[in-house]
Amino acid sequence: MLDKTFDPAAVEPRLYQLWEREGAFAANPASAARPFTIMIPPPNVTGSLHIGHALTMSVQDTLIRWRRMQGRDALWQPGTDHAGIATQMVVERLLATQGLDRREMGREAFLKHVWEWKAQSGGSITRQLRRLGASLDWPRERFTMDEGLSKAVIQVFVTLHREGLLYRDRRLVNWDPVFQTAISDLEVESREVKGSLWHLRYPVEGEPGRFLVVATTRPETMLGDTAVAVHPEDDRYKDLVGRHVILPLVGRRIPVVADPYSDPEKGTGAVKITPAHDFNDFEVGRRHNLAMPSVLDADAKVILAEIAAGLSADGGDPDFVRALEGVDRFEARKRIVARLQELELVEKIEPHTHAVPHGDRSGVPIEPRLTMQWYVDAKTLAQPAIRAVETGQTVFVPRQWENTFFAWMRDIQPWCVSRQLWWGHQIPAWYAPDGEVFVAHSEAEAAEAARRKFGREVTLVRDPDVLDTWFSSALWPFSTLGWPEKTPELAKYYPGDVLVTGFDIIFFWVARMMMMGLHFMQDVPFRTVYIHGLVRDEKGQKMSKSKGNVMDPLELIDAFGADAMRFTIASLCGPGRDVKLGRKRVEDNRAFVTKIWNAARFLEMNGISAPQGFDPSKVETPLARWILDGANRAIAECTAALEAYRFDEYAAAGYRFVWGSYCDWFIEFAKPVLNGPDGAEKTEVKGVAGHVFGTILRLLHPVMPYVTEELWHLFGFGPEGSLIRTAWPEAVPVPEAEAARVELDWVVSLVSEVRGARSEMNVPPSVTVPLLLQGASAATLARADAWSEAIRRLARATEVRMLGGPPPKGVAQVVVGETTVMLPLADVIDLAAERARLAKARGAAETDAKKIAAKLANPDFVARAKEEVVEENRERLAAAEAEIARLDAALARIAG
RNA sequence: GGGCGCUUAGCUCAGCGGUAGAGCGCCUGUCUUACACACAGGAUGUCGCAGGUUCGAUCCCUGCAGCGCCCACCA
Repeated sequence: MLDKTFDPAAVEPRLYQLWEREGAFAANPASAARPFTIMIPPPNVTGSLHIGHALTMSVQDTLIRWRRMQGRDALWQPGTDHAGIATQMVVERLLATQGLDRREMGREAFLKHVWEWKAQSGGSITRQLRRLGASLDWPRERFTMDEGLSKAVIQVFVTLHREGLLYRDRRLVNWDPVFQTAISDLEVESREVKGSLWHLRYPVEGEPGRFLVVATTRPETMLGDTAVAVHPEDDRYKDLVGRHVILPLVGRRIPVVADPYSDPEKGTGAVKITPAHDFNDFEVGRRHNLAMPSVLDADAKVILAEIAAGLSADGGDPDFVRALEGVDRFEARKRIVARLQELELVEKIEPHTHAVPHGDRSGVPIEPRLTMQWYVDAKTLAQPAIRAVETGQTVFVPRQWENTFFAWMRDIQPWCVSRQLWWGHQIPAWYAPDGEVFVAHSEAEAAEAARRKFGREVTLVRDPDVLDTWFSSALWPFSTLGWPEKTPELAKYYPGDVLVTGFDIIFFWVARMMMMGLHFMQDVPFRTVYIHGLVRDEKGQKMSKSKGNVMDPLELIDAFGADAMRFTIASLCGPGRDVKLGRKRVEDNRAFVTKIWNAARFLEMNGISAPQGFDPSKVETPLARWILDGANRAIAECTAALEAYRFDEYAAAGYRFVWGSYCDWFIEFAKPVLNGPDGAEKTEVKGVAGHVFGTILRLLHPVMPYVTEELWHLFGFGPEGSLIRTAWPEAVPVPEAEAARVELDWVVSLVSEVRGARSEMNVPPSVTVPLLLQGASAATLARADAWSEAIRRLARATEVRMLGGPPPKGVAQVVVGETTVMLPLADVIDLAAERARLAKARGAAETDAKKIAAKLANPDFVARAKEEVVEENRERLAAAEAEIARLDAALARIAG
């Protein structure tokens, strides 16, 4: 006997182990089956499973299980990402608690710590993925820094370099002063900051008492100013162009240049130019051949080396400036402003709110810094990727995300890929003492190249920098399959079928996989990109620790089971929508899991299990035909929904069929048969009950793997194998399905109408009365007779028969099709209430009829609307009018 | 500043050219031998606003408003 309720905590680990033991998740490159590939977006090794993972992984698992059941050779490729900055940060913090500092211990020792840490806690995310039920092909698990993937990274780096698509350049980068590394544009986020706009007076050379006033939000960078720019058309400053001003404090002469970058509307229209600390100024500096002295170091502290020579007491204050050496940028700002105020060189200070770029991980303002870095020529690599989406080789779902993709790709900037970190793929570049660079697969290869170049042995030093984490992630779709080796996996599983991810990493990851995949594999990395929303709380707010609204998927699984959580996620996963997840919803959906469980208990109680030799195409009872027809439709709906990535519709279709058809009606209709005598009918009903239950388990397995697999085994389905490897259901031809549908639909409406009338009349369930049919056709009478037992049970009737003679006094009446059904309830009901009820029904029918009649009275409608629409309206009008007539008759009977 | 999306029942959302739907919540009954994580019944909407196209608009077009997001922006 099945337990009273399903116990996920006991069942889930057992089944997961069973699947793993059976090798149920394994792809088979040797099989002839058509592949279906999903590459997991590799979670950070530092990570633990959060609700966003639960969403994306549930979706992927649903897809992979479904396709696997369809007979595809499904590969869901697992793995994790080394996550450069994030991991280094975590380990550094850990070491700090032990009083250790990476700089003191050195690179090698630090990396040893990171690897140790990874060995200890790196597996937690993969253990947590198992709890979700994720059917990943674990033996194929990869790590972005394992040997094979590192080889791929070097191969790509060297190749791109040889092709001129990867190069070193000295230009401004986004510098994160906390992590002391360059970061890419994507790792920078704008934050609104309330600051000030300082208007500074720069004395005009040779014209004592005249000042050129510049407005700035960053007075501390003035030390590095090498010009002031004004707009060529700006009459206010025309006479100053070509002349010089004296940079206060520093005492350096700097030119006034005319440059269209200067906006007369902004600030004072004159803008100080600090080429080494501002992206726009850098461009201006290039155009005017300006010097580009850096005045802030890697810590964002003042450094004077590059301007020391220009310090002058004539118009400057060298002692003050020298004292700034090593001072933090914000402290320097305060001091410089204070000093300029003393010198009466501050015209005014306005409050000013503006967007300031911050490091997305460090949270501090980034500092544009002039450094030598490695860049990928993204512009060139982007072109084939853009074309691939334009031509539909890769399709985004929902489609609108293609616009986002195009917008970014068409304006893509060089990708800075070097990072001044230790944890990551060290750049395969070696420098000779003269600075000559040798990019090679190995030190030996670099040394060989150097020997050829110099004609002798030279000492090479490897570039200490590592690559952006996304550089290796970009290769994920092929590096995990063994590239650059020509493996059977690579041949079979590339390109992948679908990539599932959130819109937040379209740029970071999707775009870059497209670029690298097309360049190195000459084909897109995936045919479809399914973009889902973000998980938010039930009020639609982003989940965050500070708001305290974070939901822990593992806690939800503990509380309600993985199936309930997965089903909830699927049901909320509509197109282009964020997923607003509340704890209550998961709890509600646990009821659905329980509903399935209880249906199973009912079957068990009636001795129903997996039917042997049951042939759905040969059933004879209308009940069997009807439920099989319903199952066919559910199969079609679920399949279509999954094909369209409509997880919400898939969940809804499954729910509707199980709860609304199988449980609410089929089981109820089956009860009289099951309680009745043994025979052909009973055998068939038991058979179809078991058969359709099996269909339900198969249909729901992709989203609710555990409860379905458990019941599959308990009911003896598929003795040869687990549900996970069972075929996805397909529609079977059902004989005379239409007739069965008409018949059962009639019974359902009869029962519903009678229940409605009884309920509205407040007839207690304990009161049972005969149902007297008036005006029933022969077919209806036959149905009433055939289904009398079910009708009696469901509509609380003593009998169902033709009204013989005049109607009794005090009846409640309902109209079902051509028949008026009378319930003799003289003692129980209030006649006035019954009259009101009938009048209301008549009113509804009349409103309906009037609307349709008006439409049909419009000659334009009849002339221009489609023929079948007109015809349909005529039929509806006739039906409404007939119903009004019957209700009128019913009212007349009561009046009399 | 540029772009995208959303606005439908109290809540969360489907629908997107021809009778406004679901789940939850609410109200009324019921422990009816699978299930109270349940059963039965009921109420609830000028489908954001204003125009237009159409025989017909929640659905298509235009404008407006509100909300959300992405990109750009340190004068």
